[in-house]
Amino acid sequence: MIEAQPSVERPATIYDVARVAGVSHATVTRLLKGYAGIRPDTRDRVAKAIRELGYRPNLNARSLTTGRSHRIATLTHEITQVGPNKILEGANMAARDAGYLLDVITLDVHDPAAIRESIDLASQFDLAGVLALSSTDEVTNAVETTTFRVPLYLATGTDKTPPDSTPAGNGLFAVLRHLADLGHRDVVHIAGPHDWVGARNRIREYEAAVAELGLRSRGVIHGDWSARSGYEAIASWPEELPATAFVAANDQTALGVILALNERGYRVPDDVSVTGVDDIPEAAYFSPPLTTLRLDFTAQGGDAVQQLLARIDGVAPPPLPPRRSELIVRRSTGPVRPRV
Amino acid sequence: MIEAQPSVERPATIYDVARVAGVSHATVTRLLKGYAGIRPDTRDRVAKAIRELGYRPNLNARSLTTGRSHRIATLTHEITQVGPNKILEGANMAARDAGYLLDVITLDVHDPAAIRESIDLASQFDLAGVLALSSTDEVTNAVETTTFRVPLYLATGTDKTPPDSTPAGNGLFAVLRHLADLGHRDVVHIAGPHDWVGARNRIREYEAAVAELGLRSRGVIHGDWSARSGYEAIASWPEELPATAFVAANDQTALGVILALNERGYRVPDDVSVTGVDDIPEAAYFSPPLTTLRLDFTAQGGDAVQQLLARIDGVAPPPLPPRRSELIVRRSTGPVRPRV
DNA sequence: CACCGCGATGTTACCGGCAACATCATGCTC
DNA sequence: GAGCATGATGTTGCCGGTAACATCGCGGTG
Repeated sequence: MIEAQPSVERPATIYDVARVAGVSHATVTRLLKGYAGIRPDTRDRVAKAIRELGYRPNLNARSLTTGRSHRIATLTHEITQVGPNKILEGANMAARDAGYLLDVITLDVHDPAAIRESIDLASQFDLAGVLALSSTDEVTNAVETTTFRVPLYLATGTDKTPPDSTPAGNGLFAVLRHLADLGHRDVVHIAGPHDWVGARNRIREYEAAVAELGLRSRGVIHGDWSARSGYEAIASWPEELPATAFVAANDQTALGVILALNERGYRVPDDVSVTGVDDIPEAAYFSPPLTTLRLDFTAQGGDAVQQLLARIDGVAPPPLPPRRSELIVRRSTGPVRPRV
Repeated sequence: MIEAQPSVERPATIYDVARVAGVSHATVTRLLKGYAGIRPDTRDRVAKAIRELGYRPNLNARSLTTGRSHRIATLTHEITQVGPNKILEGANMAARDAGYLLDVITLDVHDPAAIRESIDLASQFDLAGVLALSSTDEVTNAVETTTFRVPLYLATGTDKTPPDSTPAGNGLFAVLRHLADLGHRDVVHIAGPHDWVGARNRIREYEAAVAELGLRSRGVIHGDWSARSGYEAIASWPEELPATAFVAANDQTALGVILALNERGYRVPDDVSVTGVDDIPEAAYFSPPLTTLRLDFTAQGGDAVQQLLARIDGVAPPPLPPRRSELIVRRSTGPVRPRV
């Protein structure tokens, strides 16, 4: 279970390399920086020395002089949630590809003091930039009121789409059209927390789609993304359920909705339909398997890193690709039929 | 969605502080290091200057001289899995409490070359230590064959418990005793991948418990922790199911098992019982809610950091606390009854 | 053949801390 | 009251890089 590791000899520096190669350390630096004007034989000697000594630049020392590091502090939170988690994973990959390392700082959303403290800690390090992956207003707020000395990219919302780039038929619209196609007219939305940008966006999408498709919204209930909140939304509904379709803001919530519906004697999808958002791996194995909207969080994380890197390099940021989503139809939705 | 941030003035250094306070920079350092022999009035002046300038030590420069940094590279993988994810979260918190930052490096378990590359990248940075949270043999292997120049702590297995510290009644034993109490005799284990230490441990626990409780194991099927693998294990069972209880290696697998059982016409828990491990938040909202074994991954992550920190500081590592687990009984298990 | 220009390489200073050593002003001893 | 130990603070060099500037040697030119 435990492996100790004897500390071996100190790592080689450019001075070691220079000595072995019989040149000055500046020549070593030049080679490392890709300077062209080095004579081939000199170049070879230095390259050989680097190889022999297993030289690795000390990135710490480098960033001390250049004032630029290759670390990106990533502020995130709720990484047990699928969205933030996958976004982070995507960001991690994109950063690594660019030779950057992510310092992941997980914030406690509900503790503003802790958020400050974490941001403070991060700013002591020599950072190339700060990537704030904020999904909630509190965090967004904390970030916006902080002055960083380095480039910052604040990505808010787990699925915020600029209105103009949301083709009808994308996002929740696809879900509601699917339900409308099945004959549903009365729908309920079990939303996420109101302080999550993503939750508000989904509500907007939901309401826009309802209006456009001529459906009737029988309620928007705020949950907290959890299965529990989905369960309670349905279980505590005071009277008979007014809708035949329940649009949950994410898959976990949908899971809770299904359980509560079962307990109230409704069969899914025979009596009512339920949909989720995210397409978590488990969604295909719910009972019944869940109709849901697949989002590409990983790409979002990668995009965010690209934006930040552009900012760090002082170049024009690449255009944000449109968010793609895909309706996955499974067995939790079915044609509406007269209530018994 | 996007917030630019103008680069403001450069951060203050000890020299700035010294100038403002009218002392030498060494005095500033002394204050920072908690040196006692500074005259109160001098101390006050320096402290005041630090406050006014908003001075923050440049940790990069510090570690360049001390040769010690406050970064820990954390090698992990599959962070979408609940176990690794929560372990990481716990490690993160423990590290932050100790003033360390984690560089999280997510490895692709199935790509040895990428593992090497990632480890290589990490070793360019000035690290205080390496925390390898490895759950699979491939990663363990890659780590073990790498020479780090810094302290390493390799934590293998998501729930490996030294045999002597596993009181009977803990771990899967509790699950199987629960099933035995309900009258079950024939059980099947849907295990994790064979190259995960944690999966092998659970198999051992399962087999030991079966033997001790006088049950009969009707099979151990290797899955891959996913709901899909649980589903397929049951769906593809060639003949009539030989058992009345199915012990899944984790909750996701159990979810798939339940769906497959439903589809084969078995009702849970009326006809057969199903159990999981982990107690993911959703488990309480499966249909039916899942009887499972709750593990404290967060604590495991924290413990791992403690072990590494002890190593970094060159002191004796604190004893590893025993792993706690707790049986959570819900509605996926019930008394055995004669098959119809 | 002395001079100039330029390419190749060496020298030096600096980034922001830390620590060893130097210095200076006390107060105490004898 | 001189000598000295001691406490408080200043000076210097170094960590491992980078970059500006200096130098050196060579070939071409008038």
